[in-house]
Amino acid sequence: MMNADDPDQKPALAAHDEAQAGAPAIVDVLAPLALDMVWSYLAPPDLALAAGDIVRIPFGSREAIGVVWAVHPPGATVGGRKLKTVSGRYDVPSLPDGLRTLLDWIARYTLAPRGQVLRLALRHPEKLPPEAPRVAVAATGRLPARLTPARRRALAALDGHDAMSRKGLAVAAGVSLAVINGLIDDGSLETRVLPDTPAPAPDPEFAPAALSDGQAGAAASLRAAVADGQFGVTLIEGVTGSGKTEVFFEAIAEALRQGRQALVMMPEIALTAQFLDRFAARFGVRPAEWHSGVSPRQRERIHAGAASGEIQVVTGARSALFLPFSKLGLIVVDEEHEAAYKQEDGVHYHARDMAVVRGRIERCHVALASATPSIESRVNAMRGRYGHLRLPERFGQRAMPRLSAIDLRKQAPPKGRWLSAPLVEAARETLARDEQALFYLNRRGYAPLTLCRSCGHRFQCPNCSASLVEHRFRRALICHHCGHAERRPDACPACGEVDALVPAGPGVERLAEEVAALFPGVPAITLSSDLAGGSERMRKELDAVAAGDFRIIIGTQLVAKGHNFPRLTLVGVVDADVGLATGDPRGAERTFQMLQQVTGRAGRGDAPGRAILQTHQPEHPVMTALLSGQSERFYAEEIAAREAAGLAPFGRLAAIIVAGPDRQATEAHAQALARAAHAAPNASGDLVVLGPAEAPLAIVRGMHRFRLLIKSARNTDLQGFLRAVLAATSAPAARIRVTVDVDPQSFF
DNA sequence: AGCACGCCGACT
DNA sequence: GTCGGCGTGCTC
Repeated sequence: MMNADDPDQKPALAAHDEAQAGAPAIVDVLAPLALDMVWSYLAPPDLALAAGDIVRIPFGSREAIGVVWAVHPPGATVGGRKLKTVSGRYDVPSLPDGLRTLLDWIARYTLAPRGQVLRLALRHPEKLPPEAPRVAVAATGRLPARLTPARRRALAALDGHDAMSRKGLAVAAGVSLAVINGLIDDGSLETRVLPDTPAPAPDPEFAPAALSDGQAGAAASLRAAVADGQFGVTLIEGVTGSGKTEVFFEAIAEALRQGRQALVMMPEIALTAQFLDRFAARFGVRPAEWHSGVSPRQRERIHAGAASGEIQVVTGARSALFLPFSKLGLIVVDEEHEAAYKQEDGVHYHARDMAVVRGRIERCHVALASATPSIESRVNAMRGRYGHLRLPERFGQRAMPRLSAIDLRKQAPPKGRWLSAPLVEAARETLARDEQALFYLNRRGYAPLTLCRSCGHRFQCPNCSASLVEHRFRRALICHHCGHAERRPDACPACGEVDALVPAGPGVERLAEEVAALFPGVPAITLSSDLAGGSERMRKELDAVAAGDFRIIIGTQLVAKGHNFPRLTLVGVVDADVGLATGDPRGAERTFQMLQQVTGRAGRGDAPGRAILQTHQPEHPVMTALLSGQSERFYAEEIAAREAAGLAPFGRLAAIIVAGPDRQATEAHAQALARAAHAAPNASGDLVVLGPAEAPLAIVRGMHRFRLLIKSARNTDLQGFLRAVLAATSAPAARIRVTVDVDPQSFF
């Protein structure tokens, strides 16, 4: 961390730039603070400042960092104010024009102060100790005064080598670094500074994959789009194993041939490891990796490399979008439907959408890849705004699983149980073949609801009125919304009746009990985010599952992606209806995506697997689409349903209320939106509220279901505001979420 | 976002 | 009598 008060921490400032004649130039500087405005400064006479330069400025009583956002034409004056002078410029890459344009755009679009958006792109230019030059040691031919056994081994290990790195030699000789250093001091070894070899570049011709006809066609089309060098978006749709990655690798290869950079965005870093290996197999080297876990030194290198163009391919989480690429030629957004692309604190943005915006700014192609695209990307493809490439078949992989449904209205499990007879039978067959079965239930804990048998009391969270979920393992009632936890009492808090509390409905813990009773002695494991022991333990257990140590897996959505379970041939969806009737406008879409993903995990090399959906509504579009394998149909029906509900199919933003200092404008804005909301009384969507609370209530009253994004002005009584919103609507508190996503193209 | 200034309650 | 709580305002 940089500390402005500590002079030793001050970064190197470029001091001797060409002096400029005449009056000092005036520059506008944006500071990475939650402020929207720029501040004017005089440029020091010996610094030729340009837009994008990163500078230090005196700011109030302290020094601050900032970025030159604009340079005034010579001779300009600013408001007759006496201006302070920029203190100096950091010797780090400037923010390129395209990136600054993107940041301005995002600020306008998300209603965030520009300074706050700037923080996304500005890593503190820390004064890292200068990079140690890479040194190697070579023998001088002189023997040391004292030739100890360790020294003898070290010199022997070096024999036949021209030079070796100190560490390499130490390892090769089985001695410590101290021995090597001793030999250097004694004059038996000399150090040589190795030339700074640039990291090997990915080679577009290294190992092109053999593509099927369908893949080759898609790859050619995408290559052409990249070669074209213009902005455009392509949706690549194809199930797992259909070759999406191979296809966009060819697009990356094309960008490299054009001498341009490529950015591959991933929803989470946990999934990147295997991607890096596949990339290396195709291009000869791994791409640069960018995410929150990367070391400061590495960050600095990637920053510099992205700006200079030396680093050609970066893969990373959503923050990689804000790297200072100088010649971006392609952005790939993998798993574009993933909710992880949405940032929900600070600046609220959807990285997939912002990738499209950056592509437009940089005039480069953007490829969105998914097996189950988001509705908005599908709509954009349908309307011809995005290109659409489909990769229908699985290529050289296992076949798609056979899907079937069990109608729970006709084949209900016994009371207090959740697995129907046909599903249990299917699992028995699977186990008899020495294969694995997965019971999927997206409900953590023991029971989603706890009721009093005597008075009907339902345990609710005191903060958000959501039902408290019983976690038997942790012996607690927990709110999955806010994290509130309390002990499960013995007596009903409402009527005092003892031993009258009953769990209602299943969670994975309860399902595990049933599985243990049905399949005694069969090794089973329950995987949910409640698993104690953190990510390390999770990794271990997943490896154990992959190795076949467990025959039955009971899991939440956590098992839907990532790890390949080669012996898994049966996926039983215990309650396919979870998530359909929650009032979430995206419920059906999310359920479809999740079920498509989790059922797709069944099957192995030699045989297709089976997936069984237990459902109360086999006629639901989600189920019929899954069963028929026609996602097309689901998307069409879902889009129609959203249109019928008065929702833009691609976004859910219902209102933006900017309650700024101009109260009159705020109220006029709010009234216009309230009129619109009342004209469509079933409107649902996102509500963006900025600032004080009174005005938004008029709009909230016109809505039934909504999500809420609150960007509160300081000192706003948020709790009080939420209570007022709840009083004004019929929306349950559990439905209030912080979110914003709108198709950015609607703003173009 | 920081940071200073300022105005009221409990302490050496 | 001051130390320090945080509410308000300002930063070229």
